[in-house]
Amino acid sequence: MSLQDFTRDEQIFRDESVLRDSHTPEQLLERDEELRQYQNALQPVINGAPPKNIFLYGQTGVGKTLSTGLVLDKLKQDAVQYDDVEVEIVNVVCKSLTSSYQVSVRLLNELRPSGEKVAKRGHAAGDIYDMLWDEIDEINATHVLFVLDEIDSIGNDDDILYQLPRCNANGSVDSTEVGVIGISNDFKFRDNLSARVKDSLCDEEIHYPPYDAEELQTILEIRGEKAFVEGAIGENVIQLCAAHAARESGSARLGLRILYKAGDLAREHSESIVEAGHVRDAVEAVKHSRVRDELESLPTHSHLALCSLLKYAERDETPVKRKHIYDRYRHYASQLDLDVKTNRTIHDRLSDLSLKGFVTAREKNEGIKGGNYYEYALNIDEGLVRDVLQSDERVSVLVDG
DNA sequence: ACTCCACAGGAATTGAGGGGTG
DNA sequence: CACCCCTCAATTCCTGTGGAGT
Repeated sequence: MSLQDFTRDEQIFRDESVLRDSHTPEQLLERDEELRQYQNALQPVINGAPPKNIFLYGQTGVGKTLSTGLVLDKLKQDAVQYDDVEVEIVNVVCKSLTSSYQVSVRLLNELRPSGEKVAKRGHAAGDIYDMLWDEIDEINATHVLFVLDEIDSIGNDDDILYQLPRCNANGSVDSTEVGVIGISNDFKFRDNLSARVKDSLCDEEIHYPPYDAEELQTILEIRGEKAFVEGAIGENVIQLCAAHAARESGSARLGLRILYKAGDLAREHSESIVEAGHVRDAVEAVKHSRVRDELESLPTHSHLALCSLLKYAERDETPVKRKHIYDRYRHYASQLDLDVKTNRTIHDRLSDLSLKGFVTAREKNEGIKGGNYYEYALNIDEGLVRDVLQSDERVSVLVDG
């Protein structure tokens, strides 16, 4: 076949990078109150006093990380004029760090020059802390602020959040004042913290509520203006994006993604104006790709369980008892020559799928002759599941047959 | 009111994997 | 080399649970 000519697109975007996740705007809209609180909480640093510990919570895409960047930049900048205050910021994204141990290793390595990094495993927890305190003492500043973004990923193991804020008080560190800024996407995380941590960490709490439709509209308008050429945004497009993002999660990131995708679709069809129809398609596409990514990243045995459920769904036999799903799963696993995991494990996998919204679980109880059990059914498009399973090399054999 | 089915799901344990120090 | 440390999934163990049947 002969290739199509490359031609310059109908100009829709002026600068599409403004809509990408990686873009950092230089101002944060609709968050004046939170920024004011934030600055206020950091005031002691400028006064030369020990910093307060700050805890930020709110869902993804509501401006927590961005405001941290802005406020701390300003703090550093303004501290310059005072000779007796020097602020050092240590920023760590704790995503995928699942224990206090891992976080402390990360912090330590962040402070150490390359070549002197410490291994992720093998040391005793206490040794890591000792090394960390030494390293903090060495820092050439009066204040150091540790920003622990997405700290909720450490779950219940919150020892580091106890140790770090009180390393000054117990004399482990004395030449540098230490402050901790914790950022969490998960509101429940704060409640699950142990009492001793709540005591020390939560001097100051700043809550970031989801954006409402109106706020999102303002944000999208300003970004849209920069991203698109004049007149490329059709009627109601911004409102639709904002309304959808507000309904779904109140996340600015989601709104921007939808807007970007809508523009992308318009461009794909060589149209010069983004219309409401593009937004509708964009919403579907964004949702679809999110589900797909998550599905693909599941472990093989979850795929097998899903495959088992899919077979029942294809024959209209859902909802189906977990026991039956397991029986079929066992059959599949041995057919593929994989170790057959226990009932309990698959049970956990199914709960996980249900938690993520890919399947629905319904509790049934037939008393003395049936007892209490769960029935599962698919909650997403069969075609999508089949598609994803086919892309898993090991499982694909089962799907076609 | 009481029994009892058939699980659900929390907690503790195990064991392989990747790594440290002296 | 001997001995210790952290991690993570999987497994084993065990208590909890809601309502049909009696």
